[in-house]
Amino acid sequence: MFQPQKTFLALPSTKQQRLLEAASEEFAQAGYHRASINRIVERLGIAKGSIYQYFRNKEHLFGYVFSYGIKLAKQVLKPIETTQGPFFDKLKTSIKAGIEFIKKHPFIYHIYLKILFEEKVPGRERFIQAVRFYSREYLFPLLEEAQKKGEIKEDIDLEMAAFMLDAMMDRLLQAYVLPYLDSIGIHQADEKKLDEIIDNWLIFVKRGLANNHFASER
Amino acid sequence: MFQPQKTFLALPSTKQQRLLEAASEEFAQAGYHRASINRIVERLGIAKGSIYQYFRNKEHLFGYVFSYGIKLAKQVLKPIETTQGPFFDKLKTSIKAGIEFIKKHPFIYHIYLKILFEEKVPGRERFIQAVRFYSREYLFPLLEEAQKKGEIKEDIDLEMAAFMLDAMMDRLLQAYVLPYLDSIGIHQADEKKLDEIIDNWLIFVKRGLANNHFASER
DNA sequence: AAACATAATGACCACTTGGTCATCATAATA
DNA sequence: TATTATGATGACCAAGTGGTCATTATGTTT
Repeated sequence: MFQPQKTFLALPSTKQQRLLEAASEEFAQAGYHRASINRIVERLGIAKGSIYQYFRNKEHLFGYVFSYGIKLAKQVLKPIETTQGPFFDKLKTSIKAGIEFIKKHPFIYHIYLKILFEEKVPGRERFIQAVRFYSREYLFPLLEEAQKKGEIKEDIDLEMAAFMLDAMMDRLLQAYVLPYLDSIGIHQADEKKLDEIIDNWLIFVKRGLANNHFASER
Repeated sequence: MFQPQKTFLALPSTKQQRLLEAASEEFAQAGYHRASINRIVERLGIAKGSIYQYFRNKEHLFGYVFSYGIKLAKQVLKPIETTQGPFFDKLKTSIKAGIEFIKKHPFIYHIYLKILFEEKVPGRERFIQAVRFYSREYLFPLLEEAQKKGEIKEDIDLEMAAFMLDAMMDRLLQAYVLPYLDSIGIHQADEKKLDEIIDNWLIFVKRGLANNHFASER
């Protein structure tokens, strides 16, 4: 699904990379529909026809960009998933991994933001689900495990907890990127400030989730 | 700012309303940039030139629609703000008011969603801030008051709390509207189910905010 | 009824869009 | 060197965009 043409795969990988980068940037700036093939080829200094020799059409180009994004996202999440340790440490690791991802691949993250509520974007739901495949596939098992271990209260509704954790983490990342969503000073915060904020957030979360006799603050 | 022309204001108010409705629908479906004046006038059965007799241009038309949206939002929030009672009751009232608003004005809410991350939308930030002027202007004072009254732990970072409450409420509303964001069965839930979910959420929130000797569950 | 003011109209404009395809350049094969 | 296959090219297309404006239609005053 959304395969490039053989022509593209035969290209030197540096040129493939350059094209991927240029396309990402355009989609990140404009979303799917407003993105302009004209601008992409202009930026690359290639003929318009060429891009249609590489990809069947705009859909396939976008599809390729975003499956690349999914690959990157999975690379980031895989190691966390298999990590052992306390649940709340994993939460912290996850959100920091999110920040790292954004720093490394800002265009990909912006594409995600842009298409969140955009309509008729090819493969959108698949993309959204993959980028924050936290919500059920990732967070929920972690919560279950933590509950079994007694890290989390027994009567907590894990489905609700996963939903809310996802909502909060998502917003934290958004505020890291977009100043007008930030009211806690997280926007482009440095390592130190970031740790401070996340720890502060974890206290907020723990008091809602942690067993009183298990992990209490003070 | 973003005033319609006198011509529009001279129109019979039913026609004004019809135009407002048609424009809202189009902007809700397509966001700002992809919205088409052609489709709007087609839907209304009026000539294209007419709309430019009513509004200077697309920007002003959109500006008028969204200031109308702000007016509606303020109408909903005003009464809650002045209500007396426990903080967590107010929270519940607020989110239910949010749901009611969405039910009554689905287009306006969809416009908000569509332009959240859209670029170069005239007046976007003002709109976003107004629709969920929760975050600082609304939630924070409520939290402060609640803290003074002893409803909320003294050492809670209110700024953080407001930020997270806003994030969770926002997501709840989004999931109410969009099935693919829903993992807790809130999507278009009926009154009863809704109450159940909100109460469940409040438990989650309280255990993070409520004083132990003040409001404890069981 | 005549004169004037205002509103509605839609053909038209310049521009941008995604996409096509005959043509040309390049490279590999014979 | 001659032949064949493949890649790159950009003029071109139909469709859609926001916006204009001379003209027509509709009321309102004299």
